[in-house]
Amino acid sequence: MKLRRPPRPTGAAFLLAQLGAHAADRFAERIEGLGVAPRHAGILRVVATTPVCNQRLLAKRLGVLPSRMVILLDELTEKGLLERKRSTKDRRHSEIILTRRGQRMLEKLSRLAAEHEADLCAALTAKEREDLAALGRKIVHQQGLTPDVHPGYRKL
Amino acid sequence: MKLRRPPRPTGAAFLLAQLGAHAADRFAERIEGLGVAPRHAGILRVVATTPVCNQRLLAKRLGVLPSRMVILLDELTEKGLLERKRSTKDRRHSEIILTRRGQRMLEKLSRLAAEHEADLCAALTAKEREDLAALGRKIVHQQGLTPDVHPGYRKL
DNA sequence: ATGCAATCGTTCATAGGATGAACGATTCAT
DNA sequence: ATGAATCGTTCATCCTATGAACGATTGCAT
Repeated sequence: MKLRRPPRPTGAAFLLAQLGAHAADRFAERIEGLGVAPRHAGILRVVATTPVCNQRLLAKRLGVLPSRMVILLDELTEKGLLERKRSTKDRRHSEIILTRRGQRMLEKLSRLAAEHEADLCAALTAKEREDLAALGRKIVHQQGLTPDVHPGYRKL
Repeated sequence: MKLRRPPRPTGAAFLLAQLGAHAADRFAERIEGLGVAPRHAGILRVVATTPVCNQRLLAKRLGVLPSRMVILLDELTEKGLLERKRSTKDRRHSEIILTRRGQRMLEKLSRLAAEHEADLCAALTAKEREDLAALGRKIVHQQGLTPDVHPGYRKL
C-alpha cells in the first residue's frame, strides 16, 4: 500500500492515544486467562486501597454509572473475589470488601502488570522509562486526572 | 475519601493507558461540533494519504470489520465528505475519494488537533514534548504498530 | 469456453456495553 | 410525622462489535 507522508510528524497527543489503546488491549489479553477483565481489575484495585467503600463511591471514582457498577460487582461476587456486606448502621449502604481470593487475584494482577510494563517498554532503557513516566505524571497532574485511575478500558 | 497509597508508583504502561483514554475523550469532545466523530476523522486521514483506496484496505488498516466500515462510509458519504466511485476496471472495487468538502473538513480537524495537542501538553516545555514524542515513537516502532493509525477511539 | 474459487461490498442477526429513568428500602431534616 | 434525600437495583433503549451469509464480479484451471 503506497502512502503519501502525512504533512507533519506525529504529535504527542496522537501517540498517547495510540499507545494507550495498544497498552489497554495488550493488558486485557494478558489477564484474560485469569477470568477477569481490565474493568474488574480496576475495581479490585480501588477496593483494596479504599478502606470504607460503597458502590456509589466506586462508581463515581471509576467513572461508571451506578447501574453498571451493580453488574460488575455481581460478576466479581460470583467469582468469589469480593463481598457485599450490608452496613448495620445505615442499611442503605453495602460495604465492599475483598475476599482472600480477591487479594490473591490482585497479587496475580500485579505481577502480570509488571510483565506487561516490561514488554511494552522493551524499547526503552530504565532511565528512559522513568523519564516517560515523569512526563506522563506531569500531564496527569496538570490535566486534573485522578492518579491510579483511568476510565474506559475497552473490551471485555 | 481516604486512600491507602498503592504499593508502587504508577508505571509507564498504566500512565499511557490513562492518558491515552483521556486524550481520546478530549479530542472527541473538541471535534464534536464539526459533526464528525474520531473514527470518521481517522478514516478521512487515511483516505487522504492513500492514493488508491478501497473499503477492504481501509477496514484492515483501521482495524475495523468490513461490515462496520460500510456503515461508517455511509455516514461520511451522507455528509458529503467523500464519495464511492465504482472502479471501471474491476467493478467489485469502489474507490474512495475525498470531496472538496472532505478536504476542508480535514483541514479543520488538523487545526483542532493542534489545539488539542497544545492543551494536553500544557504542562510540558517544547523540549519535553519532543522528548515525550520521541519516546512514544520508539515504543510504537518496537511494538510493531502502524504509524499514524490507531484502533479503537472510544465513544460516538 | 466453462466451471470453480476468491474477492469485494453489503445485509442481516446477535450479543454486549452505555446511558438514563424510575423504584423500593432506608435514613435524615424539619 | 411527613417529605426530601440517599443507596442499591431493575428496566428499557440506544449504539457498537462481531461474524455469518449473500450477490456481483473477476481470476484461474482445466
